[in-house]
Amino acid sequence: MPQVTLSKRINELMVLAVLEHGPAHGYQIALSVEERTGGAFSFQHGTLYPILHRLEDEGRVRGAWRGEGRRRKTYRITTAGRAELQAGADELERQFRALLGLLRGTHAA
Amino acid sequence: MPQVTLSKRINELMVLAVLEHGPAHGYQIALSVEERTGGAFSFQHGTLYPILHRLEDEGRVRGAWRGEGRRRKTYRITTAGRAELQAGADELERQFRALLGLLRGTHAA
DNA sequence: GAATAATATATAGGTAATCTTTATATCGCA
DNA sequence: TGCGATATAAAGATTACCTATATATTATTC
Repeated sequence: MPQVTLSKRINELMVLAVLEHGPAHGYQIALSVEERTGGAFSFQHGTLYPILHRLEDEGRVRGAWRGEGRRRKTYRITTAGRAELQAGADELERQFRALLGLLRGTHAA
Repeated sequence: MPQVTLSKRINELMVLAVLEHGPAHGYQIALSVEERTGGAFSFQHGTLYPILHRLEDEGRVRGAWRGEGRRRKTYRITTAGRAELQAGADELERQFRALLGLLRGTHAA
């Protein structure tokens, strides 16, 4: 059984959460995460784009190139991605509560 | 500016939190984390011991070998470690709230 | 008394994710 | 026309975690 790690999952969930709000391309997603977390989280583009490619390969988002001029790839969340966002957020919240309980010394029942 | 990552920091803070409760050796720390997070978090010992060594090198915990028989290294949290636990827990809680706000679509003010 | 399981620590080596850097290209503004 | 912002991609370095192994003691069970 692997140890619980959060970063990878968190990054993916943040991307899905932004797309749940509406379609966006990579650059917009990065800005949106920073803005909507009050600067608490951010993406280096060297991190973000591989994540988008991974999510697309696995069918959790769908990307489409936008026609003329500057190349932009607009991503949409899929049904599978939406389901994962829901489940992932629930699981993450459960873990956070357990973690904060430990850190605060008030481990809940 | 590096992207915000949580795992490394979380692992260290969990160790410090257990030691804030009282001195313990590595094996006890691993058990305690699992028990006090209801199984939500666990340590592989290949992960835990390097973390303990790092924390000791950096003065956030102090380790002492317990004399005869089975070798055991008992760790205590230092003043510096205690300060970091406090600050780290505050920071982490702030990040969690921001993250959950994003994931839930209810980004707070 | 011998075998086995649990306790206890350590480290080497592989994998995977992130970070840094670089490359490419368009658009708006001065 | 040059610069900064927008936009995507990928190569290479770093780092952390996971797996596996090694070693040794104590307790249990047969």
